[in-house]
Amino acid sequence: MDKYDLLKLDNQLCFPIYVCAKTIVNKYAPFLKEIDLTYTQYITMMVMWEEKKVTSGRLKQRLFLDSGTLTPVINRLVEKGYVTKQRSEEDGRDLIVTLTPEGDALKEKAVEVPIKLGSCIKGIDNPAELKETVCALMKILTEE
Amino acid sequence: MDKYDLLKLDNQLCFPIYVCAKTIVNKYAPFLKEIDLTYTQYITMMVMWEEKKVTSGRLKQRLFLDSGTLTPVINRLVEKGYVTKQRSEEDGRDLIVTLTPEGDALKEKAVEVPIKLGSCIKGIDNPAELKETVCALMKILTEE
DNA sequence: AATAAATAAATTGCGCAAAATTGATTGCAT
DNA sequence: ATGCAATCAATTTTGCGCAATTTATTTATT
Repeated sequence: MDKYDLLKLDNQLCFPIYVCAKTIVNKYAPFLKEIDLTYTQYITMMVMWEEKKVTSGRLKQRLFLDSGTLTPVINRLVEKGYVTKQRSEEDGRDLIVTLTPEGDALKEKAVEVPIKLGSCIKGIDNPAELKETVCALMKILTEE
Repeated sequence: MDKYDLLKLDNQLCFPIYVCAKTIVNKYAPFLKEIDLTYTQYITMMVMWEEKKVTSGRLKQRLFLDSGTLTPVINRLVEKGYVTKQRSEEDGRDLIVTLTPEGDALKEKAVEVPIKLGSCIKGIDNPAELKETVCALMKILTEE
């Protein structure tokens, strides 16, 4: 055990998480391509399907993204006709994002995505436990 | 349990992994900034500190990156004087990347990075077990 | 030897991702 | 009422990350 062991790739916790995240996002890509969404657009639409109408701030909070990422994502979803943007009447600084009927209809196609992905990750023994572990880690990392 | 539950953000496995990865990389950022490296440059240097001299193909294999990402990363490390590039004599298609003395010296400062990060992730109960879990997941996702 | 196939890095194009800056709007304290 | 700090989204800049294409080199086939 020399003093540089902490610098070995195999001894990192972050690196495998980083590789896992990229790999899973890549596994989504072909299925998302069928409905012409990127992964970031997809998770944004997930919030929209749940909440129908949200502020940009709410999206940032739920997706852990900042406006530099979110503004262009929302703009692309507007171009595709899935959401609309408008300023809040109560507070002109707030942006209100609203799901359109076209956006809501996309849900019918999107529902196939997690089903198709399921067969890609068949190798995982206990997905529920894994998810709990990861969510616990996320909580530790993001609160503070 | 309706048919759209699979589309809820809270029911995803990928999303928390994706957030964890970004969050940890962000926690590295201030410490890496002190030694003027990005995260990708840092993991590339990790391989260089271990192997001293590698082909670009070997880097791609270890880091799970493609040439579109790796070529500019290597070029920046060359600019900083930490590595040199040269073509292989045996096979002119191969690029050989070699650690310079300056690059090796950087290891002395870099060794502080994982130590400093340690206090950022104090909240994790069983890091060793977590690492095993994540590495097992990485294996499942990347082999195939 | 000539040509085709394979393999490797480099380039291009697009979309994140985050820090830093800008500019508009709000609300509070004089 | 007026100025000032806080709070937003939007913009800018830099750097991944990857698919698709291009270019250079090597290997295999005729």
